[in-house]
Amino acid sequence: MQKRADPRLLDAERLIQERLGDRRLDFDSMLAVSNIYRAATAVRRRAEKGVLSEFGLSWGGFTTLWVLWVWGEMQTADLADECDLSKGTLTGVVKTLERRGFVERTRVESDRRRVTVSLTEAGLDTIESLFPRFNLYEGEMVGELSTAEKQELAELLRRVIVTADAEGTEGAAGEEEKVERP
Amino acid sequence: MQKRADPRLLDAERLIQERLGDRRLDFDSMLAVSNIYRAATAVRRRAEKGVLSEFGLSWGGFTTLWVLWVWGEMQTADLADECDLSKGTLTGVVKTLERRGFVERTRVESDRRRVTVSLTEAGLDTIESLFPRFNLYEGEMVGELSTAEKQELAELLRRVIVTADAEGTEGAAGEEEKVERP
DNA sequence: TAATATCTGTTTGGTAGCAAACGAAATCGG
DNA sequence: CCGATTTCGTTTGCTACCAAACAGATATTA
Repeated sequence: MQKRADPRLLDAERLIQERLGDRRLDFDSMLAVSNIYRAATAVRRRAEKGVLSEFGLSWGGFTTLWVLWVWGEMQTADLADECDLSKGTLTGVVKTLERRGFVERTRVESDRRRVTVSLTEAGLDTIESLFPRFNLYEGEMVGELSTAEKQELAELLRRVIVTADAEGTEGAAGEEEKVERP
Repeated sequence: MQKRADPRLLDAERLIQERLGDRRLDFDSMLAVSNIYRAATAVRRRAEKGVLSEFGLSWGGFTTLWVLWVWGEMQTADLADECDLSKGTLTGVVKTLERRGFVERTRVESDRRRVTVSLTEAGLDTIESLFPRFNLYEGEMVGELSTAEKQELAELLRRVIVTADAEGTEGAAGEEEKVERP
């Protein structure tokens, strides 16, 4: 882990090692985490500028449409959960999709607090013609990787997701855990 | 705490395969790409709720501080580039950091269109005490991976980044390429 | 059944993010 | 020099995103 010039690093990464080389740092973790973030940004940006822009959709809008397509009509809370968005954010995304005519809301009669969201005809047409193209785009994004490497990548990330999503808060930043009723 | 075997991720993925199984789709690419995004979201959220919240910093704010720490005083355009943000976004982030007292702007005398940004004393103190803790946090996020796996992950992502960042636009969505002067 | 607690989606206030329009400053062409 | 063009950073208009406050509906319980 010395500051040997590793040809596999990006230029920026090499420069960082130069600048920080003296400190005792966990470079492997740092590079893994920051590359996760950079890759996600790059992939999202590319999608929004390419395929998605033709349909007037953001990444979040696409995800929502896709979830509704796969799962069918859903209640707001479940939809938010599945899309990995806060419920407040989902309200906004659905509002935009509704304005564009892709989805519609329905109050649940048996429990009038609840609202379900479902695809409209136009929304269905859109996601059905969009998804195959989006999938092609995904293939391009990881086009440099072999099938085995794609699977390896997915698996490694899966483990990171599980760790990061875990409720527990052990670690550098101490916090409270479970809260009993007051 | 010991649900080591991927609890629900795989379930969700399997359900998707069930629902979409008939279509000819590139599942390996789909899972790789969507896991990149989910991992990035999870990691960012966790950081902002944990370490970063104690310092009142967002992910973007932290990145900016960090870049200034590593690179030193920089011009706005270079800073935006290094932080992987549009220049418009950077103006906002710097504005927030300035309000918090972490950075300061300086007009360049030799070319008065330009502005440089640098850390204040407080900004320097902050990043110096924050970064080691952030690095620990990074270690936790990929704590389930061995060193070799972290490096493998970083390398696979590096190849995705290069592909996604590439200027070329060959692919499903056709666009224009280079533009000569009109 | 009436007071209270809980659950649901929405609203609010703040930051982040982008593209495109903008205005000021520098540079280029004559 | 002077006008046109280019190059800066900022502003604008929109979407997204979150946490927390909120209001309406349902559950609970005394």
